Amino acid sequence: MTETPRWLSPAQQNAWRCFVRMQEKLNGRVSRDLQAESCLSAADYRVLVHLADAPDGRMRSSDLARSVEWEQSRMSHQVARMVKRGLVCREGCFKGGRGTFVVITPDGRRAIAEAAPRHVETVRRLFIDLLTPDELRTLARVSRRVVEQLEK
Amino acid sequence: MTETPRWLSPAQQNAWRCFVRMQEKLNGRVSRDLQAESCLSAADYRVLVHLADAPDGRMRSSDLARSVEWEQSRMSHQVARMVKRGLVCREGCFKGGRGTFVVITPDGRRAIAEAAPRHVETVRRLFIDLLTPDELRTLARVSRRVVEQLEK
DNA sequence: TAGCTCTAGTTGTCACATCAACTATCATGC
DNA sequence: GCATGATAGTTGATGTGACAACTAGAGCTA
Repeated sequence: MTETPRWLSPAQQNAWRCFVRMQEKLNGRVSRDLQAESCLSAADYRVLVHLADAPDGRMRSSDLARSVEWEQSRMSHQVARMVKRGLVCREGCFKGGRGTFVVITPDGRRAIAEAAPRHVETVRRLFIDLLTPDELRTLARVSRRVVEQLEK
Repeated sequence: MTETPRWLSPAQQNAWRCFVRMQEKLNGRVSRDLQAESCLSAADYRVLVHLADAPDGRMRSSDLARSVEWEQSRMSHQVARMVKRGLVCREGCFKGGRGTFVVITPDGRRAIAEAAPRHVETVRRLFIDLLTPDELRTLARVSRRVVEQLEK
């Protein structure tokens, strides 16, 4: 019953390994740079970007989770840590008690405003500027295709 | 003193976001599938692949760390967890005490042998088979270039 | 109003990654 | 011998992620 597995060709295997290696190194480096320059983790950055964009810098926890594509529990833990560092705060919801708002604080705004330009510069230097427009287009196209398949 | 940051063009921003999103989803899914089908995490898998390839299934801890490109401490923690589950064991080194070997156990060999075909199939289904040979070549080329830049 | 289910959100547990601190062995030079 | 430094390896603290269990309000319906 065990079918012969369709192993990858050498070229495929090589491509996959290069790709995995690149992801690991790039993510590690981008996160480390961000952390070093702004004391924000990639997760912090992401949450702050979304909050700063929202009207009044506030979003319901579940909406926030949806928009960064995380599970609620992950968001809850993350927000708890960010509250402790004063980047955001929680606010009980309007009528009744069923909702929680997450609100960016002035410190949070300052942090993201300072971090953003350097972060963009890092992404440029370590990635974007190394690719031709054509390569970038290919990458975007492939990425969309893979994501689409994953969401099926 | 604050220079105008060179923000990304819409196309660049889009490409970067698609790419990041793809990585997250793909990694998450591949790891989850691996875990579900074989009770191995991506880290376990990686360690086992390298050990199974080594003569006698044994490597010095530091060599193992080097070959999977991890820090020693990460490897040490990982090996500790794997020892607890019986996938590998540690063996004091030959003369004197300065080294430690990590050795794959029969259970470890069984686990990796069972996991590999399904894992390859997953990688194929979710990634490799979705790309044309040309796209795959581009991806490999770009990955090598980015890694090279990171290692400078 | 009691009972049910849905959704929102929190919490605990464990796996994992990183960093700094620590121990132990080896190699060298005096 | 013994100081000194380099290398190998472990450990603990902390932040982070995934998952399951739990709490609690909202809406429905009998």
